[in-house]
Amino acid sequence: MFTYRYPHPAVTVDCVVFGLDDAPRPVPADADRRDAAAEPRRDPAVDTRDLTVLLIQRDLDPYAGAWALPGGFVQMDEELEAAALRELEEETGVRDLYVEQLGAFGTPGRDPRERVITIAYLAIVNLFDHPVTAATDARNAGWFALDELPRLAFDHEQILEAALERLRTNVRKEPVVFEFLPEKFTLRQVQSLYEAILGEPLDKRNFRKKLQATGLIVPLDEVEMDVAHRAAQLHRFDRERYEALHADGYRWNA
Amino acid sequence: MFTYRYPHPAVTVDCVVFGLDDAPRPVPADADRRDAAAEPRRDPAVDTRDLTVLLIQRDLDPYAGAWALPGGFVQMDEELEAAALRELEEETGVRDLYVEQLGAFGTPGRDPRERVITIAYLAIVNLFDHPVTAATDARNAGWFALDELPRLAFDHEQILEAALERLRTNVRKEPVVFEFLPEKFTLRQVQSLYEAILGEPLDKRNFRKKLQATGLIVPLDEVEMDVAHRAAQLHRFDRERYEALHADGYRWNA
DNA sequence: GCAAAAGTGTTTATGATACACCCATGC
DNA sequence: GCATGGGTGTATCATAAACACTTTTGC
Repeated sequence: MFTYRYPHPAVTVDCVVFGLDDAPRPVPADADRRDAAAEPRRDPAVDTRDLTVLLIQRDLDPYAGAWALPGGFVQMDEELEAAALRELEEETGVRDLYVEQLGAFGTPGRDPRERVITIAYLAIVNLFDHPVTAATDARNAGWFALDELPRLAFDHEQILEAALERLRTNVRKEPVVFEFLPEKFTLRQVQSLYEAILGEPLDKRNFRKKLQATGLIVPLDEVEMDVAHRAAQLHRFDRERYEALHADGYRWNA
Repeated sequence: MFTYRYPHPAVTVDCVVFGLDDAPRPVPADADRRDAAAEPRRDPAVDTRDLTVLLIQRDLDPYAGAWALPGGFVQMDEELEAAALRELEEETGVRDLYVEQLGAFGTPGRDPRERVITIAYLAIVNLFDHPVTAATDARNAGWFALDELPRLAFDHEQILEAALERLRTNVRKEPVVFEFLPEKFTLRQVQSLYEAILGEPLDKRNFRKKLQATGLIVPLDEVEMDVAHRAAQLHRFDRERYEALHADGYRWNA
């Protein structure tokens, strides 16, 4: 037991982990599909690969059975960010990812047990180079597309909303998209990802022009494979050069 | 005494309060003035009114006598932001200000007493409409120009640095400058403030053109008074209109 | 009359947008 | 041969940047 002269809140960390699912997702047991008649088809011009979020299913009360952001209590001797990474790996097996702090959420009553203040992190995992489906205990962790989210425990819907908003602003001023993508990617993959994050279609020629104008997207002598059409040129992001320019005040802008 | 099954960190809030001092500040007892010979004069083209930060002098250990950001412990039943505002008013008398959350700082050892995680807030106080010198206990609170800061307690220098960086990015995409200024202001005041925050000179004509192009800066039928030169037109910021536009996706951009 | 800051337009350069067709490949 | 996505350039428009002189006022 630990005693203090004044009351102390509990402190947790929670991670909003975004990923890009490339493989077709299994169709969920659609609990509440909104009027399928009114919206019968997805726009075929937009790539159907979706932004997804990693959730875990709680097995303890409160909210037993509900889906929630991965997270847990901060230990007394660890950095906040380290706590977030530790909890994430413990609960989902996911590691090696981009993280940034999102903010603190601490409204009294957000956890029915006691006063809990959580520090939320925004994370991005590269599902191409570090596939996690194997490491993840499939029974209680899962990837959900943003338009097929279940109800979440605690105030996690609010946190997720804030993370998404942050992701949208970040994507315009930092090259975070490459955190989602494999080392070798096609320009179309980049564009689809921007469109998925921003939720709006972009002009193909202008987009490619702008990307190439940065000088940071270097074409490789390779093309994609196993596609039923003309294969696209592969590119890589010149991270070293970006870091150097960034240190000199260069700003990514897309 | 309060007892828990697991150890709990303490949680505090700290405020980085920015202000714009209009009146000439008293010259500080310059402890470590860096080579006054090399930099003998301030650039006369840049307005000397300075961005300042509100600090308190600690009278308890740790860091007794050192200057620190105003802040304190979060109570168990209050919102984080409410705690920040409460502590700020208790310690400095300052109220009625703009606040936004900056982030959580929780490196183990940042407080020598126990594990303390602090949620930092960025605040801006309008020293024209709400002068605080009277309310502030002058013995242990004071305003410091950014280039004349004392050493700060804990990791508060780091927090202040983060706040300043945040202020600089905010000022470009939200009309926060008007939080500093009186209800009626001159365009030159706005420009000087931008220059003070961004640390770079701006072109007068382009700046005014851009401000006026927003349609949110409305000229009044009044001019400033008691100046030893031609009096400038006063303006006000049309906040209502800004809020309405903002809700429709309009972005401030300066 | 002079010092000090207010006020005012035009030109140029740069970046953003809009837009449509042919090409390569797998089936 | 056809379906599918890959790849390419130009003209227009809007925004940003550079730049210097006259006006008003207090002293």
